[in-house]
Amino acid sequence: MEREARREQVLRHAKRIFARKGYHRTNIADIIGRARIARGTFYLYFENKRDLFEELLAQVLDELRRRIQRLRIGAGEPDPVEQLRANLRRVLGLVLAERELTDILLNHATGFDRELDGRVADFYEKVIDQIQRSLDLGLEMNLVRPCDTRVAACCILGGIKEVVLQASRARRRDIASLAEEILNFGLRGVARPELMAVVSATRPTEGALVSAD
Amino acid sequence: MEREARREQVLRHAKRIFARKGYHRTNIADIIGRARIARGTFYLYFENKRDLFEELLAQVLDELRRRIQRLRIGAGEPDPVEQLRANLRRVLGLVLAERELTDILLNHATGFDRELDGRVADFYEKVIDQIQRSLDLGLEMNLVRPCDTRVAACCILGGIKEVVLQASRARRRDIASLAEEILNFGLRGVARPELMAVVSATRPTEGALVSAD
Amino acid sequence: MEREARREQVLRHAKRIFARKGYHRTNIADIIGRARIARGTFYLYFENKRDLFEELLAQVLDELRRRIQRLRIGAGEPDPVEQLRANLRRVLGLVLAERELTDILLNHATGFDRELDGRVADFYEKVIDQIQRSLDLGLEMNLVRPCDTRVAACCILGGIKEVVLQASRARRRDIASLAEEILNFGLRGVARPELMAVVSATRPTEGALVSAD
Amino acid sequence: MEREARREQVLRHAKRIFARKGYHRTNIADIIGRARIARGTFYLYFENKRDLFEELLAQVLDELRRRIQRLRIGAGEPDPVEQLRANLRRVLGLVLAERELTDILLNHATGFDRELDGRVADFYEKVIDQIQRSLDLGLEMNLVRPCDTRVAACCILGGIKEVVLQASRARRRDIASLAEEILNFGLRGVARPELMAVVSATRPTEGALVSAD
DNA sequence: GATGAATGAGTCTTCATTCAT
DNA sequence: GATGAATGAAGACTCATTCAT
Repeated sequence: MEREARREQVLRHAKRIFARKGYHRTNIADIIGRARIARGTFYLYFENKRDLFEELLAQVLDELRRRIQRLRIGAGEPDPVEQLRANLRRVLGLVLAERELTDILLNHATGFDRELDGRVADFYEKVIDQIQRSLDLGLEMNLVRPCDTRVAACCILGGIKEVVLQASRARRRDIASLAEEILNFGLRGVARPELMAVVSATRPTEGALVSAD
Repeated sequence: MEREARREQVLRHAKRIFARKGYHRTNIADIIGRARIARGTFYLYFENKRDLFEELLAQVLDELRRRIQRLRIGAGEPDPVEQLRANLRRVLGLVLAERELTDILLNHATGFDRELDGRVADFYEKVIDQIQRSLDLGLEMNLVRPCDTRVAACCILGGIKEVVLQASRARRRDIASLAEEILNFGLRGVARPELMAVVSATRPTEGALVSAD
Repeated sequence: MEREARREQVLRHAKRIFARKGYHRTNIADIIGRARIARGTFYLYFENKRDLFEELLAQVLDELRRRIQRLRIGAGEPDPVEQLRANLRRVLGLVLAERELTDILLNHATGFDRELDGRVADFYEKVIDQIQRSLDLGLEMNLVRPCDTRVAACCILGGIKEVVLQASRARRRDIASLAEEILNFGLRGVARPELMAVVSATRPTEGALVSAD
Repeated sequence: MEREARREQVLRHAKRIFARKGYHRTNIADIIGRARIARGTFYLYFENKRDLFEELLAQVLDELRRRIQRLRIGAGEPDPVEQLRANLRRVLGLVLAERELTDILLNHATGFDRELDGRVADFYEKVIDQIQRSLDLGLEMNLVRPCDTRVAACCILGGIKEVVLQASRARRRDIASLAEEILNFGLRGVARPELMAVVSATRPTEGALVSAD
């Protein structure tokens, strides 16, 4: 476990540098300089720069996957909107707390390697798929207006990404209100208009919120 | 003009390669090989690799700026929704026609250089500003529901970016329907619900379309 | 051909260094320092250090193969002993003239790479095979005494190698006499004793010699 | 003595690896992995990698020196040919039993270090000197035909080396017959032809053999 | 004594850029 | 203007050796 701790430590430093300079402009010297380890030590813990980055990327994607929970519909389950809200808050919570991760994922996680590029693309595609399935379900349940649910799903994901990007830049930390705005925008974007009055009425109960961390 | 033509030709080749492999994985050998010019010749036309990319990026951004027209409100101006639709179609038209540009802008135009990164960020920020100003105006005119117009603007831009990204990947070319979906989603996201019935009724008149090129 | 000349030049310098320091202790810096070319230039002409060495090795082996001619037996062909003498002189001629090659082949051409090691081993094995076949023929013709021709072939090749090694060290250049001594030793080693009186009588006629270069 | 045993054990493992991969391709990790000791422990027993190899080399050379006994001529001494035969068998016995040693000595013991290279060269030179002195003596005694005894000595040593090399590769273990073939070849190579009839008659008496270990 | 994590000098290799022809 | 051979700075990676525990 000692070993894991060391790795983690290097990863933490590397994360910061990758975020600041991007993958390509970051070199091993930067990383070992910041982590205060010798060149050889780096290679004791990571196969190479790519390997390190890969792990970092996996960490973010895994954590994001963990925070994006599938909508559960049925008796005894929380209100779907509440579930969406919780997902959104959890994601914003992670991503605004760890600005480095956001930067890496939204600004730098592209253009090194067909494989890593693909891994990110896959992640987003999976998320879009998930959103789309929810929309399709909503369509069946007559909650969602008729539309190209694929495109709508893209609009939703894209919106979240851009908000995160800009909020991260502006160092906004008001997760709850950001989530609310996105939710409002997204729901209205897809919901049958006649239903929106109801939703607008539902102000989130603070007690019902899933903690964002 | 001979010189300009030569440059343009190299740019065209380079664009394709940058799109496929990204900035860092593309090397001068790739470019001159494809453009069938000698190594030294390259430097006759471009200061360096970065300069070439910068120009390419400028081209895209300029063309996009040209296609995104400020909303004109007043007597004799077309319906604002129609103007939005036209903007959207022009942008989608460019970006789906030139997949290379999309790839460069959305996948590779990030992470080399604080300056170029900044230039892209600036572009998007300007677009967001512009959207936000429109929303603010709409708010005054009581067309837009009360909301954080900054966040809403982000949602709109982000949605467009993501749709473009996914549509480009899926090789969708149905610009009109994509534009309609985005428009519908975005308008509903921000409009006062009671207005949406009206908009839904407004099917775009083909004759009203601004050509996408 | 310009290119070939440059390669050849680098090869010449590298040969000298490899001979002096061996493959492993020689680094690219040594080679480019001696050849007075830049680091990058080296890689313009050779894929890497191994590639360069491989070529050098191929040169020696090819030249040796060229100088070792198969014994031709039949009417109108020179006396077999004369042919052996000529082969031997040609080999000694090369190998004592180019001390670097000798050193590389006998002292350093081993222990880098299973493949290159194998290439040298193959060469020697082929030579042994060739000698053995000659001996087998001699056996049939009743010129060679009954013996394990494989072992005898090894003795002959080994003898030549060791003479070359020592002669090269002692900077002996008396190719003709060295060849004569080896020939005498080898022939007696395998010939039916009763035939040796005849051979001893055959002093090589200078005019009959194949030039050693 | 505990210490000596440990050393010896590491040497044994290292010998095998050096034989297989050669000096340069063998790294400390290989050795300690095989010997199942820690990295630091290695340096408790050996100054460094070179030191270990040096010792291994010294072992082989010492053992060979022990097995090559000076010819004793005089009343009460065994027949000189018998002494040669015994020497040869002892050497072949060692070298074919321990293929690793052969490989190290004939294939890898060259090309790292001027000093170690020199040590091997010295060994061979001493052997050649010794053979040459015997030949010179034989010349005086009119047993050896007039020849360049230096070259003849090289031929003899070289022959032995090559036979060992090839026999080791072919995994031949028939020491007695190999020795006989070499002996026959070598003796005929240098003996006055008229004497060879006698030698040919002398079949080795099994009882006269010196054990090969 | 034993351990194995840490070290950093040493090398190879790439590639954007220059410059003599 | 065009060429492409030459350049060398930059950076990745290895591995023998050390040293704190």
